[in-house]
Amino acid sequence: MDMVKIFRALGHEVRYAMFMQLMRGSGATSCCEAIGPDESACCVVDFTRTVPLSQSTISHHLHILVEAGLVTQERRGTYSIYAISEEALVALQSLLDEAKMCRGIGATHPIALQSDL
Amino acid sequence: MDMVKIFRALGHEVRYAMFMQLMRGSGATSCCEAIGPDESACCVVDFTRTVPLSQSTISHHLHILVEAGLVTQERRGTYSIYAISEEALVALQSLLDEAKMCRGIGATHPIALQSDL
DNA sequence: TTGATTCATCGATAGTTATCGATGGAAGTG
DNA sequence: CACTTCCATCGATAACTATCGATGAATCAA
Repeated sequence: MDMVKIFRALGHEVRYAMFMQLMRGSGATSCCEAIGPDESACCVVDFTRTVPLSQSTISHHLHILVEAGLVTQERRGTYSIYAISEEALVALQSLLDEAKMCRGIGATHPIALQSDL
Repeated sequence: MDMVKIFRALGHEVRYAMFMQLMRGSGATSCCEAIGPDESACCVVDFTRTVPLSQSTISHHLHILVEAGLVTQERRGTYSIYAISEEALVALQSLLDEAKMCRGIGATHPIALQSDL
């Protein structure tokens, strides 16, 4: 997991918004009949209805999210189905845990810092 | 806390590396006598010894980290002391917790107690 | 087959960011 | 005071990114 790639992908208003849209899980409101109502996924057309950008630009941003490992892509007929990749969430959590360890926060009692001897 | 700003700040190899250097806490190895050995902080000169860029560029990147709220800055004599801001770590954890709620994932690490910090 | 829909890719351009060297301010030293 | 060190800011340029419209591939429907 390339952390910088992940951060760069989320460091854009539109991509962050699309990531959040997927997070909220828009299966029920999707225009795509290939997506179940319980499913947390979107097709490109779904995004064209919430993002005020051209379809080609939206596809471009989705590609960047996929490349970063934040989002998965799957073909269903003519549709491209995008969904959150849990792998990236785990990677982010690992980084934060490491941060907390270094900073000595997050536990009931502060953990000793490496230079705290 | 502007999440996009935070991600954009960390979405650069150099800034990510500098953030990590602060996270590891380089007080003991700092060239700056104004930084205690137990302290988790760096001055600009410390970064010029690990980052292969000009001093002006390094100052620029530090400014972006400060602007994002990821890092704090403090003057001590002629030195500018930079350190991790815990506020940003809290914001990141909140986002991840929200994500986990949406996705129905539990805390996977012992330190990640949902709303600690 | 013809036509419609979904979507990725290409080429061009506008906009943003990274980088440097130069400069000067601020603060400590002799 | 003069001198040095630390560092932020400025102006310029190179490098990268976002955006669009056009195009065509793939799939499905009539």
